[in-house]
Amino acid sequence: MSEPISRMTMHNVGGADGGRLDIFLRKLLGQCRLSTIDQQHLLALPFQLRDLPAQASILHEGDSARVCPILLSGFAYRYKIAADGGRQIVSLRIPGDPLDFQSLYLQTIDHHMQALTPVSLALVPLPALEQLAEARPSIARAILVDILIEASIGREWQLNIGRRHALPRLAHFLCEFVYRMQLIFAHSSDEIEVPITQEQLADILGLTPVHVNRTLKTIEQAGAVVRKGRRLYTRDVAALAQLADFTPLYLHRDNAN
Amino acid sequence: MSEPISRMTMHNVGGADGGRLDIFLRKLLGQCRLSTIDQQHLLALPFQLRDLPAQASILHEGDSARVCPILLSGFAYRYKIAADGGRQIVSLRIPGDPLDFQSLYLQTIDHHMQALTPVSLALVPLPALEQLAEARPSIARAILVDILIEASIGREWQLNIGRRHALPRLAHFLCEFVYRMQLIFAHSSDEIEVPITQEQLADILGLTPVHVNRTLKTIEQAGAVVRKGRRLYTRDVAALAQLADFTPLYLHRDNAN
DNA sequence: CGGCTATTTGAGGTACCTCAACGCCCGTGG
DNA sequence: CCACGGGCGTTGAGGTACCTCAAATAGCCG
Repeated sequence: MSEPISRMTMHNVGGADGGRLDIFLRKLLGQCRLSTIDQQHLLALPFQLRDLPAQASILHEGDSARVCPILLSGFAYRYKIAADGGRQIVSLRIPGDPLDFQSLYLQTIDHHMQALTPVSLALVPLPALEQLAEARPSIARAILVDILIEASIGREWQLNIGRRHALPRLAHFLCEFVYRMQLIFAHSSDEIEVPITQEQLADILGLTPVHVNRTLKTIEQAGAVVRKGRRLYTRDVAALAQLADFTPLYLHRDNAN
Repeated sequence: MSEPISRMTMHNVGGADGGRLDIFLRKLLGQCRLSTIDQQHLLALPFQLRDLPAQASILHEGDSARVCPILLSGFAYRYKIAADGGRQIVSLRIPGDPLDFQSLYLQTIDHHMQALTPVSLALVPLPALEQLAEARPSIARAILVDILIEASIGREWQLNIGRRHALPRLAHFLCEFVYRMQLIFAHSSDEIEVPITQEQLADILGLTPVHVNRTLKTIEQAGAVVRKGRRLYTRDVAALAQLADFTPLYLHRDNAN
């Protein structure tokens, strides 16, 4: 486990390498319109680059944040822990996603966040982001839209966990994963690697690893998914969608238009 | 079922009776600071008063909103429906709560909303709210904070549904209900009526009504809750909290300071 | 090759579900 | 005021989806 982000010293801050934020900008543009000037401002944000290994802690419940991490590459997840030690992953973040807009407006972090894979983060100082949001209402709006879409996904997960059986539940998650990946990487292939262990899938879905394993086998037999060695790949998104009762309305992709 | 809100004609708009919005202001003040001027602006918002019976539809998935309903009295809930007809309630709103800030920023509503009890709503035209949020950043901030806290509650519900057994799950929800009610009504009694049927509780918790019934009996035997006739009352919040593994951090009550 | 971790499989258990019947509360109308 | 009806709550019995525990296998990294 590496040094907590909140205790890192900021240095080398500066927007000289704004090209790295490109994926972040693309992500926002997939959710709302931004003028050319807004885009330039976003790319000019100061940040410090930070690489972390898989499993590294990114946010800790109870802390106060000083920077807003943006996920340039790799995957991360929010999670909460119950008294009996049970873990629930409440949100999965993929490349381009901002990881903690919430701390712009709330004092205390109410959940944990961890790197799922090795990640690189752009750490944007909160004051810089605050000033930009205040100066440019359309950027404040873009922040809000991202917050709202993540919340909408959270509601769909509530439905998924509360009211779908293991098979459609797993298929629904995989389907959402493919949709979101296709949106940010702008490719249309059905075959995407899902870099998530079965234990982590279990914590996303409110199941046990053992049951995820058995359910995965069923989905593979249906041809919707393939496993090679330890790796999981989606294969047939239409089949997944049908198993899953999947409707992408809640991803709000229409909002970009 | 009454006429959908989206087709209602607006008339009698005007802030002459801003005192009705008092509870809404109190709600916001419990979540963030607002200057006297901000408060005056909020109370001066134009709105149309609208009373609806229990079960009335307030928001419909797929629609676009023209007004932002604010809950002056009564209770309402957001819900989603799975393909097999299963219903999951994803959010409970209590007096003072705004019901659809999301539509200020997203075009399409991704869930349904219904009155749990008879409700009275203040229907604020979206343009009025938009202008106010643009003119006064601190009010935009108050809106954001409310959105974020509801999202935080949603994450706690994910943990609740995914990783807690029926008894702590039910106790946790009841505990949260009492806390939130005490906050808006500023009373400290443990005894609060919970105006929610067992079927609705089941849809909040991802259980069946039958199992809610049996679990409720257990919680009553533990003395944490009382039932009189068809009505459910909380009795001992400390006992509930202990059954539930309840920590109120996620309600972000510290944010008002 | 050795050792760690993730996956896989089996067997048995249980928390919760399903179906069905019954009873009680409460609003309604006679 | 009582009779009626409908909805909600209650209880029982049986079923099942998922869990727990445990051990074996397989992939992966040094």
